[in-house]
Amino acid sequence: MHLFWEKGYGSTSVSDILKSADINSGSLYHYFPGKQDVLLAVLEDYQNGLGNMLLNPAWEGVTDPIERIFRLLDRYRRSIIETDCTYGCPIGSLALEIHEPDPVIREQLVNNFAGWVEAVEGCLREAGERLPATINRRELAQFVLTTMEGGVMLARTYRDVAQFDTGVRQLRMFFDRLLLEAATTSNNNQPAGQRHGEIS
Amino acid sequence: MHLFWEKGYGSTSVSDILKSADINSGSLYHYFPGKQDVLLAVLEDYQNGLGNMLLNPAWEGVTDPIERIFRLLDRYRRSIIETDCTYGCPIGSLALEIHEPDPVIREQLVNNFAGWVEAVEGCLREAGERLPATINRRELAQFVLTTMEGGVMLARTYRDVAQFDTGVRQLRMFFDRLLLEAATTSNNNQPAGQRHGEIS
DNA sequence: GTCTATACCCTGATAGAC
DNA sequence: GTCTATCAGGGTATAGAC
Repeated sequence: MHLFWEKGYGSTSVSDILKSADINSGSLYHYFPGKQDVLLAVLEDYQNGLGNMLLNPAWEGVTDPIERIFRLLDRYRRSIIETDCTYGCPIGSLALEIHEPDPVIREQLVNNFAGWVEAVEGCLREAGERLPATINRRELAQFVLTTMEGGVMLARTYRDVAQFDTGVRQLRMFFDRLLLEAATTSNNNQPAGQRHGEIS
Repeated sequence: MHLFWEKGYGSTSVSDILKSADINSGSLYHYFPGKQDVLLAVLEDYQNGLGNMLLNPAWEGVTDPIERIFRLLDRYRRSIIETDCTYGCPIGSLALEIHEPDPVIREQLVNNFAGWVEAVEGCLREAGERLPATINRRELAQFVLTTMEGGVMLARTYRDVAQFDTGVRQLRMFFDRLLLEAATTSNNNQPAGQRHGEIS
């Protein structure tokens, strides 16, 4: 997992894996038919670890669903900093590196993206009427993903977190306007006592 | 250029290039010190062709600066369709594929991104007071780039243009709100005769 | 400037003893 | 199940005739 993330799939040789795991060729090929199956196992691990490795740490002590989304993005920001701006989303990097992926690999990439989007979509649904009813929660969640992936890509290319921060800041502006819009509409249509959607 | 775009840098062998160009090894190495220098020349070509190959065709017959931005995005949509959803932005793909790029390569990647962003920034500046004064034009332009890159990545992974369309649709919603906001503010502060920023 | 032939290295994967 | 040794193939780059 670490090698694929750090060097990419193509640039990681089987012998790299053997050295890193301190095993011999025979052992690896006893458990895996080939290199690609190692990648598949790594992708499955990523998916299984989505909650424990990513979401839970990011959301610890944060209950506001909108804030949770930006905490998640901040998690990536920290990864960018910690890697001196060489961080790449493991899934996104693999998705772009592997030009003609085996169907089973592509399926796992999709599953990983889908799990991420669903988690964000859950936050948006939890936010309920704080967002305009006209906004499609699934699509907005996906938009958060594209912002993250694009920001990570630019930050690494420029070797500068500011590129990532810019994307997040623009996304925040979008959210601010959506929240304001919903709050205003709510003002007009509902008794004051039932209003939600105050903007932080 | 075509091979790097279609198969990626690492998966394109020098002999692939030789076959595709119908030349022999000696000829290539007479002009280029090595494979990496071919990549560098390709990146320079992309940058030099930004206007003629991408912007001019996308903007032909379109004068509205905001619409130009979405025409540019639509250009990518067409590329996605034409490639059966295997399209990848050549620059973005290379940026993510090459994990430890030579500084001169990375510089060229940055230049390409920067040129793209500057073009969009030009549109935003041309839009003038149709956008809120508080919005940073450069940062918003960069946000358009992240939307494009993220959308292209997802569309290819899912093999579905809808993933790209979703991103563009969300971006459009953001723009709609910015345009409305500027128009409303303009209403309050300016005589009616000077107003701009009608929303299409 | 272009040709052919090839050096040299590393790749993923395998064979068969233990 | 793990070991060592090795295979066949393709990688980039070079040499030297023409």
